[in-house]
Order: sequence, then structure tokens, then C-alpha cells
Amino acid sequence: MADIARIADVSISTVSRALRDPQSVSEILRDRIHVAADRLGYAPSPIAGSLSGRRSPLVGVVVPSMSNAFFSRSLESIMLGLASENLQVMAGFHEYDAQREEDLIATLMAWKPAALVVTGITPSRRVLAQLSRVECPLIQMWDIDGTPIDSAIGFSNSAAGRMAAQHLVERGHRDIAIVSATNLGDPRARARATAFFETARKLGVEVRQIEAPDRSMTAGALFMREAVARKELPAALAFSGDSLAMGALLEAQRLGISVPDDIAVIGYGDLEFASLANPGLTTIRPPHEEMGAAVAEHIRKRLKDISSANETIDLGVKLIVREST
Amino acid sequence: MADIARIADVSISTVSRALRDPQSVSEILRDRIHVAADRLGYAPSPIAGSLSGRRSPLVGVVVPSMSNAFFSRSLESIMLGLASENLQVMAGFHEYDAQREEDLIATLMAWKPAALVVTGITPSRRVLAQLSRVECPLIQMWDIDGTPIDSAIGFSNSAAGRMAAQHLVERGHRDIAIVSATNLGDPRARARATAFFETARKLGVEVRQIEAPDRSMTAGALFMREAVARKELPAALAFSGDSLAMGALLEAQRLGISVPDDIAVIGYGDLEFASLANPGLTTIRPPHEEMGAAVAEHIRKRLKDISSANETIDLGVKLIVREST
DNA sequence: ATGAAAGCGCTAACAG
DNA sequence: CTGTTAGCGCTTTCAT
Repeated sequence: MADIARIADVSISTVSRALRDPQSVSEILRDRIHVAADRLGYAPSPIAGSLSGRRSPLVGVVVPSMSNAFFSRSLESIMLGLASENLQVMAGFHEYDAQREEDLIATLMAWKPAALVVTGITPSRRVLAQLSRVECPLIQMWDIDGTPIDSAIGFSNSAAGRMAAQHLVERGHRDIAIVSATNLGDPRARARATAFFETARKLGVEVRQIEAPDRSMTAGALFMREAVARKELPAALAFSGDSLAMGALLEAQRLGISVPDDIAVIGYGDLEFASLANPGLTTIRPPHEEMGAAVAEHIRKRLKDISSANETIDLGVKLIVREST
Repeated sequence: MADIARIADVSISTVSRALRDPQSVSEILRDRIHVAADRLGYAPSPIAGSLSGRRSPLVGVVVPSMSNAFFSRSLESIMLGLASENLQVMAGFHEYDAQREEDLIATLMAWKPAALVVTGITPSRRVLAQLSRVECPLIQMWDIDGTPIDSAIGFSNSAAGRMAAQHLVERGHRDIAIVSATNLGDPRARARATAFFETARKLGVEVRQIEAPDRSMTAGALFMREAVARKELPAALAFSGDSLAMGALLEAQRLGISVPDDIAVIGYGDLEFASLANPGLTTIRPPHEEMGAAVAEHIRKRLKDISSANETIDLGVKLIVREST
């Protein structure tokens, strides 16, 4: 910037202004400065800018996992929506470990991000305290059931659970089990399972809860194999995720069990294979990409406009009925 | 740091040393400083450190896509392997767009990263020039066929293509087609397809090349439906990815086509569903997670040790034979 | 609308 | 082993 200032015969402050807020500089100087900057191939230092300024051109994003299709999609669309704003995403994951989440948030905050995006609306006590002190816009995504600290963009996981239960009961099922990997510590999966359970009960159906070791297709297949071997197969199965459901579907096929004749199956997620499976998998579709796009848009808005903080946006879930129920 | 210095009654430089290289400070001062730092709840500013120091505690990672399971897995394991070193990953994607890749690399370099990881060994001319000027350790991952700029960690995509062709020909197939989404601009998919083609030819088999619109399961299903409708189904199909193959497998099932009796299928990737599919999908397994771990380890080593630059590590691919061939 | 001056919080020679 | 002294490259009052 000093070089530009010399060539354009202005002060460094004017260069700074011309570059970050062109309107605040007279047209003549502005042009001289931009020409000089181009000639020198000037590239601003985000580090120096961040040290000096109020915040960095960074948006922190905290997700439970990077390899989970749900979150990697959200991440991708957040990045996409923020690229035009010259905001770089700095992401991390914690696998539902509260300590790791806390450390991660602390690390991200140390970079003075322009905004912070976290997954979930009900953090642990300590993380809650930590988030309450955050000085930048804070967006909680993937859940809106509860009290947001600042803004929340997502959908109701309880509604998703309710929807699934209602569907199975309406289909006439009375012998229902829900297969869920709750011990992973995913509060949203837990919320869905709880809502499922309670909705079914209200409709006069007692639902069995079965614990899966994790949310993988392999776990789904394993569950199915063992349930069949023990002859403990219920008439309808709700899985906490499409991968579990797909694993079960494939294994059922292998074992000669007919879906939906012998057993009805519903998933959650509407991952790509849900529509291609045989039979097509009935599932609940959360607003994957829409969420990322909405988060990015919200950040853009808040960085410009006056405080449009404390917004809650419900993007809704959909029941997608296919052949498996 | 000034507060710590005052409390511990030392100079700021000594605080800096005690914190970043404890060994270089006498035990007495070191303890006083750490106690003071704890008491004050001191959290270092990575921004100030980066501006002042030679580099930032950041590792830039460039992948083609964040939502692709291949790359999100690598990313996750790189992050995991670097967390202990207090290195934060800053990642971005470009969807095989050379211009976006160039911009992304420029953005990452502006943060003075401690290391840069890119995907692929054969960048465009301009990106190559850009990477040659990088001042930090540079790791090219997911491919080792070619001349690395600095270090390369991955496997031979040509070998993967060769392996697949050899397998199908050995199984006795003469009517083979390869279904590949080459127009996405993925040089590694292209390398695999080319090697497949040439290997088959050497073995006396001419392979048809069929273009898929993308690498999704949906595209695989669509291909299968159309090929069957046109009665143009070859005896053996090699797909450039497991998702394409899985889509085709599911659609074949739907259409009553038997795999491998009517048609043999081989994929690439060994994604989770490959072993669960009916029939199990024969595929080529690249070293997904191993790569991320190896990249992280290599970075750790290079940041400490003397220059162990210009290393090329071949993690190898495996042919996994299942029922589909 | 422009410039001068004072940092942002830390690292890194250089002396001693 | 420790302290002094300069910055790193930019933003931001405060004057003018």
C-alpha cells in the first residue's frame, strides 16, 4: 500500500479508503489508486487487515462431522454463497464431543470472524456461555426447536419425528420400532426419536426403541440381519437416518424379506439413494442445501444492513412417500 | 502479553519465547510466565502472530468438491491429524474450474499458510506457475502419476484403470464399455479411463467409451435405463465411480436384469454401499483415509524436521472382487 | 475529501 | 538466558 501511495501520490490512508470503500474518495484519486494497484499487482493482506480492523474476512462454521453428507452439503453451499462477498469459510468438526466443540469455537473466535455458524440450538452449558459472549453475528443452523442465542436457520426436528410417526400409524401399523443411534450424542436425532415416540403414543401406539451402534448403512444391515435371525422383526421400522434404512433395505432384499409387504420402512434425510432404492425409500426431507444458502444470505444481509439479528427461519421438512411404506 | 510480562516481571519477548518455545527460557521464568498466563486466561492472537511471524497456524487445502465423499473424508482426516499440532485447516473447493482454483489458491496463500495441500498432480499451466512460487511446503494429493512440484501423496490412477480392465478381461469379457463422466474435467477420472482403454486394447479388447452427464447414482440409473431400452447393453460395464455403478445396479434390479449373469459391473471408490449392494459391487479401492492421515503426518514432519521435501508416497490401490463381476 | 499519527498483538533480530 | 528495539501491513481516529 505504501508503494501504491507513492505512485498515486496520495497518503496510505487514502489508498486504504479507495480500496475498501471507493465512494469515500474523489474520483480522480480513486482511479489513480486503482491503476497503481493493478500495475503493482497489489494483493491485500487479510492478516494485517484483520489485526488492524474490527474483524477478519472469515466466517467460522462448526459442524458435528465433515464427512456426513448432511453437513458437507450445508458447508458447501455456505461457502458458495459467501465467496462473492470475499468471505472465506473456516470450518471444523467435533463429532458431538462438547469439549472439542468448545475448543473449536474458541479457536475460531480467536480469528475475529465476521460471523459464526454453529450446528444445533441446544449447546452444552459451557458452550452456551461461550456463544453468549460472541461479538459477531451468530447463526445456529439445522434446528429451530428451542431458544436461539441470536439467529436460527433450520427446521423443526420434532416436526420431522412427528411426521414420520403419523405416517406409519396412518398406514395402519401398530407394531412399530424406531432404530436410532442416540448414543452418538446427536441431540437432533434424539429430538426426532422422542417426538416420534410421543406422537405414536398419543395415537395409541407404543413404539419400541432400538439402539444402533452408529448411523451407517453397515449398522442398518447388521440390525436387519440380527432382527431376522432372532425373529424379532416388527411390522414397521423407522430409522433415524437414510443410511441405516438403506443398509436395512439391502439386507432385507438379501434375506428375501419383502418391503413393504413383510415390513414397512421409513428413513430420514432423503439422500440420493432414497429415490433409487428398491423399493423407493419413504423418508423425511430436511432442507439440506436451502439451509446453507439461507445461512449465507443471512450473513450477507447482517454484514451490510442494520441489525437484523435474532431472526429465526423455519425452512420446513417434507414427508416423501415412496414404496417402502 | 504485556499484562503477563508485568505480572511475571519479565519482558514481553520473554513471554513470547516462554509461550512458543518453552525450552528457550529458564525454568523459573517459564513457570512464572505460565502461571500468570493462566491467571489472566491468556489466549494468543493467531492474527497478530501471523502478521509478525513468518507464517500462520493455517494449512490451506484445495479440493475439487466438499460434498464428494472422497474428498470430505480426506479433509476430515487431514484436520484430525493436524489438530494436535494446533494447526487449523482452511479449505476451499473449485469443481474443476481452473479459474476458481487459481483464485482459491491465491486467497489461501494470502494467509501465509504453514503448508498448502492441493488435489491432483497436473494443474493447469497458470496454476502450475502459481504453485511453483509457493513459499511453504506444498503437498499434491490423490495422484502421483506425473512430476510433483514438491511432495505428492496418493496413488496411481493409471494403475487403478489398468487393474479394472485386466480384471474384466481375465473374467473372459470381450464386450466391454466404460461409463465415465469425463466432461466434468476431472483429470484423474480421465487417467483411469485412458489406462483402462489402453490396457484392454493391449489384451486384444476394444472398449467403448460412454459419457455420463455426472458421477451421481441418478446418472448411473438413467444410463442403465436407456441402455436397456435401446438394447445396447454390453456384457461388462466399468463405471468411473461407485455411485454411477450403484445407480446402475439398482436400476438393473428394477428392470429384472441380473448382475453378473446378464452383465458384469465394476466400480471405483469402494464407498460404503459397495459391500452392501446386491450383488456386492466389485470395485477399486483408493486409500481414502490413509491419504489424509499421511498428508497430516507429512506436514507435521516437515514443519519440524529439516527439509524432507520432494517426497512422493504411493499408498496404492486395491482390487476388491465381489459378486458383480 | 485528504493526511498524519497511533496503534492492532505479536515475533525476531540484535545486543548484552 | 534475557531485554531492547523495530517492525509485520493495514485501519482508524483526529485534524485539517
